[in-house]
Amino acid sequence: MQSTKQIKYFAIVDCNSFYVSCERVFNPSLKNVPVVILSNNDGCIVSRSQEVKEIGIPAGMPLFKCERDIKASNTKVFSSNYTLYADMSKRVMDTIAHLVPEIEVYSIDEAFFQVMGDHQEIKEKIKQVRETILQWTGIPTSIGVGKTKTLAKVANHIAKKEKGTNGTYCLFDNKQAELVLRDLPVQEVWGVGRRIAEKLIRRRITTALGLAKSNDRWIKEQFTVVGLKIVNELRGIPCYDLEQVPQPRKNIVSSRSFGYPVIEQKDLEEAIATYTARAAEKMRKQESVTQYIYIYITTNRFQPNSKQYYNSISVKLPSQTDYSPTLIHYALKGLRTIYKPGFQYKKAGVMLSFLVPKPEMQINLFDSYDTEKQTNVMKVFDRLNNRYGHNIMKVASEGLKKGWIMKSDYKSNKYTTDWNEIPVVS
DNA sequence: TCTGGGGTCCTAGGACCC
DNA sequence: TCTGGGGTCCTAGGACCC
Repeated sequence: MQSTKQIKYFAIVDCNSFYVSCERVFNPSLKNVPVVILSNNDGCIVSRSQEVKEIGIPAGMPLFKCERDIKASNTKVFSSNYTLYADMSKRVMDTIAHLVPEIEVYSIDEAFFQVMGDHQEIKEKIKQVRETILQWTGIPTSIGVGKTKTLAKVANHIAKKEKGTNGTYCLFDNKQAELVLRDLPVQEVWGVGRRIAEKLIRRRITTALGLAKSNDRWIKEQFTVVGLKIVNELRGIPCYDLEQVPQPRKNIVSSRSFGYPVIEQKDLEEAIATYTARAAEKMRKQESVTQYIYIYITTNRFQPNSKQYYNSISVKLPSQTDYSPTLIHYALKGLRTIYKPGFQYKKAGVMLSFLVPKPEMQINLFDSYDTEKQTNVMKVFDRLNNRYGHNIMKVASEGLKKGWIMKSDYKSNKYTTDWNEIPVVS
């Protein structure tokens, strides 16, 4: 019998408790014990091991609110170590890219790819991907397969939750999908957040299947074309393709909470200069320039009893640039117009927006700066920082003391990216 | 005492024009 | 007394994701 046209399926690889898994690779004593990773500034819990999930500590919980449970369960606590996680992520993605022809890196711990063939071949392929990642990087993953990205996500959810799946699950046909969607709470569907879930549940649409069978017109009215795409994806009609080439960012943000309340203008200036430098570096990396810089400062909104102040300003530069000193100059100018003394500032941020690719840069003929020279200066600057670690090269206004810098009290080593912190075998 | 950071997309509604 | 309507552009804000 002639085989029908082969269907292309989407697969998604999702690293299990990614940050926790990264720590475990280099610290085997963390295996099988409860572990959490904290957000920047040691504020919230952003990654939990399976043991912690079972204790019932929810994702995103502020550390101070669950300190008692953490102690009682003897949970190990770590600050975020993004240098390590980014490097491990790259290893995982390189491994996948080695095994499949096309890959879309979706986030630090997720990637989509496409698979074709008969069901058995597909099952074997994803099993191979999973095992190779584990072997080459030490990171456990779950892989889901479906006719659309959304169904692949659903399958991944099953692979993670159901015992006996060995970390992989495929939703090949609609009938099988129906059975699974019937048991899936609607808020678990990719793209259905809190607000949409509330609205749906009010209409007695509580499962993914219910959503898949909803009336198109009503969905579009309520949730726009975005909602309609979710519904169609659940029905097995692809609305999203694999995006292999990452699009350059249109905005780049750098912001941080402070480890301690900041009062002095000088300290805020240091912070804003530092964040601007960081954002500018990211911008140069994707070869864009900007003419707009947006900055904001805010007090601690979680302390309603102390005096609150929030302000922001968007500054237009005389011309497009990627030159850090110029960007910092205007960022600080903006800061001076919004800074008010007498407040305890908790957070500040910088956003470079309306980025355009550098080759499309409009040269301002009346601009007296020498752009080529500036470009070369920044190239050397970035190269040194890349090779010798960040903060080797800095613009003077970034300051050296940084008394405001965020908390990071439980940090592990940069095992894979710093010779001084490489693991030692004894 | 202690609550993260970095993105995207979509639309309603105002401003403005003819 | 009668007081249009359609199109476009822009932006703020809402919703989502990891």
